[in-house]
Amino acid sequence: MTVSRQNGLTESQAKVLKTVSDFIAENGYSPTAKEIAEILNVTQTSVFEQLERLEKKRYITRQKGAARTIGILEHNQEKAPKNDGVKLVKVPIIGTIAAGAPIFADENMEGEILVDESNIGKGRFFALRVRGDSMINAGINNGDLVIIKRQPLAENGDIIAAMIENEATLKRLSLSGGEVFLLPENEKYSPINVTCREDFKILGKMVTTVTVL
Amino acid sequence: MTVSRQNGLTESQAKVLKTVSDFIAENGYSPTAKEIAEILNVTQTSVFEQLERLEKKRYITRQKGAARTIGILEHNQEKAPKNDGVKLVKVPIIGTIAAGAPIFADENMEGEILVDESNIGKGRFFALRVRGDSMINAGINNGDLVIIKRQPLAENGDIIAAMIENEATLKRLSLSGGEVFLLPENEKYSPINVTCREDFKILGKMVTTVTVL
DNA sequence: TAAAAATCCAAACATATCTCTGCTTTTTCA
DNA sequence: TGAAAAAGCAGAGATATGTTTGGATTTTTA
Repeated sequence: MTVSRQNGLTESQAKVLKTVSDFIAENGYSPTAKEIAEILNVTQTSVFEQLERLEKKRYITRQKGAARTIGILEHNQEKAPKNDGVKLVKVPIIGTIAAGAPIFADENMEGEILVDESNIGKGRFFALRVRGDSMINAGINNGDLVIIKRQPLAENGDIIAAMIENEATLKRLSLSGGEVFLLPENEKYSPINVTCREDFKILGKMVTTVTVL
Repeated sequence: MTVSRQNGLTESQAKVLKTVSDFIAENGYSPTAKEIAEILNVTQTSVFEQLERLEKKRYITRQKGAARTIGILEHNQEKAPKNDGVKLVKVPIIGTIAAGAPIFADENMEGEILVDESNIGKGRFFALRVRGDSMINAGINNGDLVIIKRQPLAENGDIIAAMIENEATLKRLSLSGGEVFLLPENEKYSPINVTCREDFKILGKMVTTVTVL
């Protein structure tokens, strides 16, 4: 097979770089060589070598001997895709929120939706269909699709998808004075205090909604 | 001594949180417990306990067993200082750039300058006096002060302070196709190719200049 | 003021993680 | 086509790093 190059990188190097980049976008910290190796199904040693090459070519930085210190140097890569200014990204629709637990497996996909990347930025996304009216004051109605960026962290005021009591729910996050609340955007419902709930987990942050007619 | 609380955190907890936050702002990845311990002059174990508390109070997130995976959850902390909308930050002036190596020690400080935080954001900063005319086209003149945010990474097009041949220099960074150049902003001077220079190191990124009369 | 919580420590422990060695196979390119 | 570069592997070494244990001391709070 011919190894094609892009931006001075070989296919394999580009794959490692993209894996690192995606991982950081999703988790907020860099992957270990082993984690990259598992994702790409190669050995840790092999990844280590690729990282060395990427560092030599100045696509990344690392700290010798320190874990998870890969930093990505932004080249003038494939920014501005030049087609017609719009880059569409496929986002899988994986379930209904405020109903049972959505499952992050491809076989459970309801379908896909195309979203303009400029609306959502980089990262890994999924879409959920909203059931109920608990977020009606935020302009999110029954039947809408919400696009969620997978991330384990969110900020005060973000609308997030979260698991609680094994259910997925869409709420506004409120952090103050060490207390954590999930706020519905509808007076009919009450805030949920999740400060000390072990079963609470943030799935991601809502980045946009798509109203389906 | 009385332990005062802010935002539901004890003084000691707040100190650890701030250390983590500063570290991430400066390095782009989170510190280890040991690194925090060294900065605060306590033991690793002690820091570990503080991190547990901060996690319980949901000020941070961590991944069990994994290195450098602290993430900061932004509370509605001391944002908006409410005095008169302007928050001034002290930035040390630590030398002259394009002259000998500037030294990052307090005893070598020339002085301090106050900068509005809204102009420079969060992070750790220092200021350098510019000598020479190599960046004249970027509006940076002989004698100006440049405010540099300490960071080991920079993006294509950023104006950076960097060490090369044991000298500090201010140049525009150019990354393309695996090649790295430092570009002066003055036709009189030539780009420097630093692609394979071991002695090249980014000190930080210029965030603003202050013209001194 | 006594119990509870917070802070701190030294010393291990367990393992996550980076790095090295030596070797094979595939791809590139002069 | 033959040497060089790239990609890959298994296995081990070295250490960085999270975690546990068992305390001591101080501060907070009911």
